[in-house]
Amino acid sequence: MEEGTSNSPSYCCRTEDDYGVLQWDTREDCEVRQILDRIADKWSLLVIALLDRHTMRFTQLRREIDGISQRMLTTTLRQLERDGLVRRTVHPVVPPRVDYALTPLGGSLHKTIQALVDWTEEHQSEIAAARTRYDHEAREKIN
Amino acid sequence: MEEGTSNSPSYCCRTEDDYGVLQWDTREDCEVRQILDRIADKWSLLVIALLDRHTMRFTQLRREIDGISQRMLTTTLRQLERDGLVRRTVHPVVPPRVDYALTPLGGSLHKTIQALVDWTEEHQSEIAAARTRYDHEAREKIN
DNA sequence: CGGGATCCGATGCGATACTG
DNA sequence: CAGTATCGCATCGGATCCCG
Repeated sequence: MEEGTSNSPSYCCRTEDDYGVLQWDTREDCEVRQILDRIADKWSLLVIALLDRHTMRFTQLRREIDGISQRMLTTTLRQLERDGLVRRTVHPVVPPRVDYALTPLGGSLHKTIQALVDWTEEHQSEIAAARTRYDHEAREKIN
Repeated sequence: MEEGTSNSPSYCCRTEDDYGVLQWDTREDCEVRQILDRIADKWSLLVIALLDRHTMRFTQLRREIDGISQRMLTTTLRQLERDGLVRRTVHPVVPPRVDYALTPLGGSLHKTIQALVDWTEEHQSEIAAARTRYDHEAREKIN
């Protein structure tokens, strides 16, 4: 395909039209877009990446994710639990003990998340170089 | 591995320690974290997903991404261009014509982005079900 | 058409204090 | 330990106007 035409796919949900051709649903309130916003969230991504095969406690997660506030960790974990990606286990002991782990659904998501993290690690030097080049050229245009 | 210990991996950059064991860099200002924040951004994700094999013009992108403002599209495209993921081509014609396309680097990222979108499409019903269940149980606890 | 500049409101998010 | 609740600001991002 060369250049996009008026009936080219647009974001975000792919559906088939009457002729069986893949089209995209452009609605902003599309469910897939909402889920993507949640998953591609700054903190959610890190939590899911971290929980791989680990059962972790609240404070432990907080220590591992530098810069996250207690409030945001709570919020993020609740949303992930609501979405069925994380399982929260409360142990009736004193002091309280709460464990977090990926559900099977969360585990399947972890694979693609990890692929994204891996890609970033592999290409970080290229991106850094591109940024340096861009900033350099931008500076030249001023002078 | 059972439960995380004090030397379990923590976010975000994996590096090897003196013994060659994979460790994670926990610094908040870690480069990988910054890149992830940029890529996993709401609009960046959509732009990259859309630009697959397409060369698209500004207005076209704007139409396809429902809900994006002109300002955010400009900002997003500039950042992606700076990161070397998108190539911006200005045609010296009147009226002006500017094309956007993925660079090879952006193309390699597209694969993992698309995997994330695909995952979301495949599992959206499971997530919707989990949300309904969660909200239902939360409502019961109140009563 | 493809933006840049400015204004300004929503809300994301941190800091702090309190609790079972 | 693992939260909840409240406050307050700072950043994100939309609306609008202007321009080559």
